[in-house]
Amino acid sequence: MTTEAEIYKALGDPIRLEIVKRLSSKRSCAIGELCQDLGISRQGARKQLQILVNANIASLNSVGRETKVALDIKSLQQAQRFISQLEKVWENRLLALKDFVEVVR
Amino acid sequence: MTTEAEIYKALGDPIRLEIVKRLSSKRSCAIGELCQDLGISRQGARKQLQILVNANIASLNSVGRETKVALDIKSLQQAQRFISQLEKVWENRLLALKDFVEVVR
DNA sequence: CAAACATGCAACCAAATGGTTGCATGTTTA
DNA sequence: TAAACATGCAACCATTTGGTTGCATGTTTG
Repeated sequence: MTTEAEIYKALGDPIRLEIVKRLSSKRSCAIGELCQDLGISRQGARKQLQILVNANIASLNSVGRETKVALDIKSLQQAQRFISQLEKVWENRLLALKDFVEVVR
Repeated sequence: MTTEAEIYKALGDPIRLEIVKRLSSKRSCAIGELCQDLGISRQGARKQLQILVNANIASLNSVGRETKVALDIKSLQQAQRFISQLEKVWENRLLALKDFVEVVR
């Protein structure tokens, strides 16, 4: 399992977020290509990628001398559920406040 | 401004996430109460709270000798938008795959 | 087969993080 | 007013993080 905090932590770095964005527009991609032009070394980027894999946000699949990377949507859905719950709570409060204001005036 | 990565980073710690959960069920709360029973010292928890404040996830308001904490929904909405975009991309892919499978068989 | 390619693994390092303690300061309350 | 309360600030520490480099290994390709 992956905890909510682990998922957010994995997304909480500009380079890792960039990797996720690239993956989201590429479906599947070799590590080498994915890790190019991120401003850090290949091995540095590879370590960041591994963090996404550990958080179940990306998954790896070895094909010949390449390793393909793909996005794993389950964790992201889990993260979104949490945030939208918070939003719902907030929305209810705003509605409650609006009611209150209308009663008072 | 707060970058996406900063928001996720702020949510990416179990104690900070617990603080956010408490805030979401309490509307507004004094620092002291909010930081109780988190398993770390008051000052430790206060530092974690400050990280949420810096990420514009929580806001502070001083009243007498207390400081009230409240949730700030804007950043959370921003975070959610990003995740739901990713989900949308994924959903489209699944649909495309389904079409493909149906054509082939 | 040799060279080029795609990648992995490990050691290393500076900086950031997550926590602590001690003490100072303003605010209620008995 | 003195004690209790709510909080802030700063120094300090161990661990994690984010990055590097060097080298090893399996895979294509000319």
